[in-house]
Amino acid sequence: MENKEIAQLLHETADLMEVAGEDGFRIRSYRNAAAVIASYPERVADIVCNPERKVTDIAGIGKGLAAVLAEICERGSFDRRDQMLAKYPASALELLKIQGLGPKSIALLYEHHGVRNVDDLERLCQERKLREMPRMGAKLEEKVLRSIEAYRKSAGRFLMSFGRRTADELMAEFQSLGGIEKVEAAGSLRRGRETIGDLDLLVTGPGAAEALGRLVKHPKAQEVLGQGVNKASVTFGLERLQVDVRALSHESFGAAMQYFTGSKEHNVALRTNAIKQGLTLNEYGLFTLEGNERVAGASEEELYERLGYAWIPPELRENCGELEAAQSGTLPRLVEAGDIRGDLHMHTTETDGRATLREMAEAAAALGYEYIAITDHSKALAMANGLDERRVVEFAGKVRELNRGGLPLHVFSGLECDILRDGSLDIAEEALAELDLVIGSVHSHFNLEGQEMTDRFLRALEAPSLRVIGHATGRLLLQREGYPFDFERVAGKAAERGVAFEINASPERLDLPSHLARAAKRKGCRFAISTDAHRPSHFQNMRFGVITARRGWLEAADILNTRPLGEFASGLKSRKPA
DNA sequence: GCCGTTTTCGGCCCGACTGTTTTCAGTCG
Repeated sequence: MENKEIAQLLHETADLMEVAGEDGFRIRSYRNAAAVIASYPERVADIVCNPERKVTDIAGIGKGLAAVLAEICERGSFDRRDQMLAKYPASALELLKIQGLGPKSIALLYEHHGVRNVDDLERLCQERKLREMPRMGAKLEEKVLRSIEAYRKSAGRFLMSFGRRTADELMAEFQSLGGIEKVEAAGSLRRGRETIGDLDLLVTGPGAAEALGRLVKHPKAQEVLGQGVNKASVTFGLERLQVDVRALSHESFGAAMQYFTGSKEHNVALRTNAIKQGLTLNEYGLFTLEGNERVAGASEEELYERLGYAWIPPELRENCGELEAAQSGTLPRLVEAGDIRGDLHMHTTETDGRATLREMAEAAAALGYEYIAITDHSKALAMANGLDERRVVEFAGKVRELNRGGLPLHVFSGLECDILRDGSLDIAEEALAELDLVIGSVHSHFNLEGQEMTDRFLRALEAPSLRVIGHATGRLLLQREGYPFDFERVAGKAAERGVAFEINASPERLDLPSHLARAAKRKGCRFAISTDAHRPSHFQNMRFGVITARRGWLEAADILNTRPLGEFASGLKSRKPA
């Protein structure tokens, strides 16, 4: 039993215990243990089985959970989980993902109406019976129906970060087989879409056929959907991500990469254009219509070139102007990971981060950054122990002190300051003025009407110290849509005020979305790509932010944290006046 | 459930909002 599987059992049981109304602290212990085990460097099952080791040495595992772990390793489940599953169906767990319903309501709906899953819940709402329940009404009913729709839309999709991890894992295994010339991910992962539906891997070389065999026999392969000479397809891992692997000949690798990278719209436009030139394009190559003679196919570059285009970065292949730009030689020179010189949004143990100021600074320095901004939460986020005015001023002092300590990079003092309901900032201007970089973020009152939310941003943009708008749309991928507001107006004012938009690189946010980044650039806005790291390992998410920026057609010059330290620092001081 | 106790029981994050109620339970972050 792998750590991840154990963690999932504990999580699922904790959820059921919550529905059953059990003690919250006990539930928290289960969740905590699940998190600890999921990220534990050793196989916990091995420790459980080893009489010379004590599983209780792991922080968060005591006597009770040690017994649970032993039972899990022995028979794949445990007593309390079985009890819970006897009481509530496992399908009830998906109900917890519906916004507006918590464990109490789910238990009530199950007991009174036998609601076992999302379909049952939807029916109940449509029959207008939810509103008859105590403390529930028409508004909740509408909210639940909206949430069900969003939930359905996200079903079967996965975060880009998850796709990337799975792809890297499989690609490394295929490489180790030997006889593999190339193995690459195509599809929406290569285009950098924020979520993916499946994973397409393309392999070439004499060992390609063996890669197909490796996939279908993989211990994490749940179900083999198909297996032929050129293609194998499985559902992979507990998450059941569909993975397709295709074995290809050397001379058609480029054509296949192009074909399977898509997007469909981009490919249709490209093929239509090929026909106009007397050529036909498919996954095996580019051929003449007359005579079916191969003219290109081994590389994407020669393929695009033969059709009269510059090679188009995958992130742009959405048929949104990239073909025209590639024809006229006006493609942007997209920002690259190597252009990034600093990270401008992160948290420390001052609030809800897991590492100290110094630990974060040293970890960032190890990545080669020239500078970072530490931007902990403000006091409105009480649950994160946010900073009030006094602590903000103290914090600025701490950072000045830290910079005197011979660090190999510069630390800017910052704050992720809440934008309150009325658009005012959570911290008084005199305190903010002590800081180098103030990010304004919305963390509350997500359900305002569009007009009110727009006004809220417009007022926030008046604040003299504000430099960056954090995760502007508030979306959480596969969980929550962003709140509505007039982005064009807000972007216009941000450009006018010299306030940048953050591209939050956290894989569950990727906010701004790329299409809004592109719109904001047209308005003259600048950007900051930041990880919102809560621990050093989160710095690795920068790549996802860069990909999102690339999908928004952004170049290094559009992005503040590609600037050398001196230029960046003077930019902070000399923001355009109102 | 776990943890840390000046050691075996008490603390563990809790304030704000919402939709409902007629004084507040449940949800959220």
